[in-house]
Amino acid sequence: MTLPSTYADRNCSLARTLEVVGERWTLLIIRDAFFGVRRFGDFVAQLKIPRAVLTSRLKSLVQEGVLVREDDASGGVEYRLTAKGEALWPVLRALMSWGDTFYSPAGAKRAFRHDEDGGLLDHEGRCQDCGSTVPVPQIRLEPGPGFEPEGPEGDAVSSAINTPRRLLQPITAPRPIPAGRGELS
Amino acid sequence: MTLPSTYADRNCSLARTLEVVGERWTLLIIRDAFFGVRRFGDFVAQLKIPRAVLTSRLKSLVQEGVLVREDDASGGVEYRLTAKGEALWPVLRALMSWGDTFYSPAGAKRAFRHDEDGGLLDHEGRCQDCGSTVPVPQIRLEPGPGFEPEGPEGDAVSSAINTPRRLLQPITAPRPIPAGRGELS
DNA sequence: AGCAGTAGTTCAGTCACTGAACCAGACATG
DNA sequence: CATGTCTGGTTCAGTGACTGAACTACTGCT
Repeated sequence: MTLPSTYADRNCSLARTLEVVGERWTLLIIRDAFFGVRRFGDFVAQLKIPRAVLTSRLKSLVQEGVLVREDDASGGVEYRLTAKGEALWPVLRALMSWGDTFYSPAGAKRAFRHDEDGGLLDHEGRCQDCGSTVPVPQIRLEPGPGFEPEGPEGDAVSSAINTPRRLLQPITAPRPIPAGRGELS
Repeated sequence: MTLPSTYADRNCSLARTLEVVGERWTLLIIRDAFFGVRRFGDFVAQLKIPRAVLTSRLKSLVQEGVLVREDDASGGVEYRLTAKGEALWPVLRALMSWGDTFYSPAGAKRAFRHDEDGGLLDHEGRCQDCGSTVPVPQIRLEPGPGFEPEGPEGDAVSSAINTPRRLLQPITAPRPIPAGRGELS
């Protein structure tokens, strides 16, 4: 967003935060990261974001410590949320919740559950069964009542995202597996 | 933000929400609205936003039902949050809270209290005294421990914002009062 | 060598934002 | 009525950001 970098109001943490996550695409990238997307190509496929923009956003998110970039076992590159990045979960939850409330008459497009006991989470992220605030890695994501199934052409990454699974759990798109890649022959 | 208007992922309420509040400046305008700013000129002065951009953002926020535009008693124009706009408070709180956590080592730049009983609000917006989730109009805003006072040149609108007061309470910048404007002679 | 997959870079075209100047209506004053 | 001020805008040239498509570079397989 780069409001002129010398914020008009340096007493506003909102402006400071928007410097980091307020640019176009940035929060969608972070959302995908929560949903398990880790690879450059998967972000491109899932978001249809121009590659140059993705490069730039990933770079600045890494610089800000929201993501880490690391080489994975198979020689590829992975982008993962740091603790600082995971701390953005309440932001995403609030944004999604507002959108569900005002733009999804049939109900939330995605539901979140406490994976340990199956309890639904309220919009403050609390488990309605056990009452605790559920840590991000224990949240299970699944299609909600307002979910609209897409055409049958869904790509691998999308359908992985739309299947019940825990947040942060890496999406393993069908990709040559380095160790045992011969299992299909 | 206008992601190509046909969202890559129409099942994401996040994308839908960002269509409405994701553009540059928009959330800062809404923050100011929560803090009591209502007039075109005050937004310009407080945010140092280009007037053309402000015009465009106000127009689309009104169109989306986040703000209402109405003529006030003295013939001026006022922009006010609707209920839909007030529902964005958790979003702002989450963004500010994240910024405070990671970019304000001396503590939150602004503190929020339950004006009825003086209790501090936690980052979920609950009063630590009475335990209730405090409705927006009952929240009192005041400088927090991380607040950095500005130079003495602070304009009227800023100093009003930085003085303890309730959210949504209109800022009355020193402005010719239609009835008795002669008080300075 | 040839091929495919991944993670980028480059580049022309378009669009949005910036900052400063200008405009118009309402009201007041002389 | 002419003048000035306040407010809420609009206009416009210059700059920067985003878009989409093509291209590059590195890796590993066959």
